[in-house]
Amino acid sequence: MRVMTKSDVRVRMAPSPTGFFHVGSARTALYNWLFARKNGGKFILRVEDTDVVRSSDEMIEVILDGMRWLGIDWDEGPHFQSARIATYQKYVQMLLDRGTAYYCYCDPGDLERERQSAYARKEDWRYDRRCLNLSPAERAEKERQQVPRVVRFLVPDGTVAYHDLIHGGITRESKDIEDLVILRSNGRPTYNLACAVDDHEMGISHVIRAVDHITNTPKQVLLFKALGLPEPQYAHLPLILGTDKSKLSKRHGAVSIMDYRDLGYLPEAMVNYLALLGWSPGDDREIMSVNDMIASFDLGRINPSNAVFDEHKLEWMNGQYIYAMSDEVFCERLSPFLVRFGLLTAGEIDARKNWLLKVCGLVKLRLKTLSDIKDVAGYFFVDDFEYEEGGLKKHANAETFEILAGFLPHLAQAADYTASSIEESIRSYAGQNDIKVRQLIHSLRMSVTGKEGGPGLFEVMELIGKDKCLDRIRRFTRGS
RNA sequence: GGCCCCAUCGUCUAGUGGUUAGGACAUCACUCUUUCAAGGUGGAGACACGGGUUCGAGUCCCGUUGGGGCCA
Repeated sequence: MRVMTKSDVRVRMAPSPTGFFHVGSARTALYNWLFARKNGGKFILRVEDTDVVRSSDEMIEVILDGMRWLGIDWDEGPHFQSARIATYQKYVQMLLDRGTAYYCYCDPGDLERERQSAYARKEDWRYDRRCLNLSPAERAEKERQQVPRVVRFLVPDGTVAYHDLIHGGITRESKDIEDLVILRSNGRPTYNLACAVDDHEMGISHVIRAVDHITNTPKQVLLFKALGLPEPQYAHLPLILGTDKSKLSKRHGAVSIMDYRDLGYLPEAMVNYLALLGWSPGDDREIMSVNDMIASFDLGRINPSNAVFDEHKLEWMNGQYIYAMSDEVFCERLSPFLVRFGLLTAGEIDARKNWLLKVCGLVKLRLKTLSDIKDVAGYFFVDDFEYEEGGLKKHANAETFEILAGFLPHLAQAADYTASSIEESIRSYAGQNDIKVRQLIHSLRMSVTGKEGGPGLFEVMELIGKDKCLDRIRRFTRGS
């Protein structure tokens, strides 16, 4: 019998608190989470806030809320880098002691100007190690004057190589890497140092992050080697692009997970869509449950090329999820939107539950997002809806008004106002008066809902109710 | 400017040397329906280019082009 060992897979998501939860970050979180769940490992949350000046509590909350909304749970954390400054300094000191790091007294502004002017001349620029070569006297003088100093990592000669789980072998010449700053003059670590230290201290086995960090990885590998620490494995995810093929950002419109929540997307649809943006299970499945995703997830099946975020497909998928929900669940999910749009109050939602359930049953199929309810079916809830222009052209004329006016008393006599009695009323009146049924139906739909299309008219009229229907028909024929 | 990554329909993708290059979204037509939507059926639509390697290349190698990213 085999001894059960707990998985040593430990992954993390390390957002920096920018104040919103980008869909790309969400996908990174999702892939890390799927990988952890697939392998029985741990998913850790770490906040990279060493660079952030302002208090980040709310900013972190945004990310945590987004994760909760998506149903991505974490096993450890969130750990805050800002609380671990002393740890980073300890590691920096180790590098200093080993002679693989050195103090640099250069003015950051000066360096930046040198860099910019080099770029302007279309030349490359790299720090020239001038402070590494300071004489003891020069160094002593800088110290005496208390010139602000940073710590730079002394990049060793040679080639850095590592194996990326998605991209394969990545190599970089260390002559192309400048001596990076690892500790700022204010005593705070820079990204690469803090990241490497934390990945080690937190026992991270696989670093799964976006490909815009792929150029940092050789630096981190070098740091691990200089510290004599084992390196984690790496997997760099492709980027999510906007329709113009550049990295998806705020200027592309909705890019925050919470924007999509507010737009009426379902978390399960979002997760499904994001899972398939860059990864595929290897067969033709599109709609997949989270469990299916976990069962099939494989880093090796991630497509290395960047992917355009296609809102059309997301919409389609969301519609699929909406339609698959029971009326009860749909009703529950829809409720906040009804309230927000002023369609119903919370009290009315409770009081008219059965009625609302029936409305839900009729409109569910027609919504792509929950917020569509306002435009697609607002007439169930409010009287002051707009009439569609095309329909007005077809039906707002004397002939139609006459037909409707003639039908009005007939409808008023309908004994019980149910879909079937309404249908009976419409069909009999049309038959007796030599009017096409469909003509009457279309005119009625326009007058009662303001729309040219929608759910079956008889059911719609039943749910709107007799009095309101009669009022709306009168109002329409009066042209007001 | 340097370095790195990427390259199959408009978009997301399957394909791991031999396929009529498959699926999904979007799109077009038809169908169903009181209408819209959904559904069903069908159509159009891709291997960036040029060299190799090989009996044979979307698949392997090199180059070009194009796109993207990073450079406290």
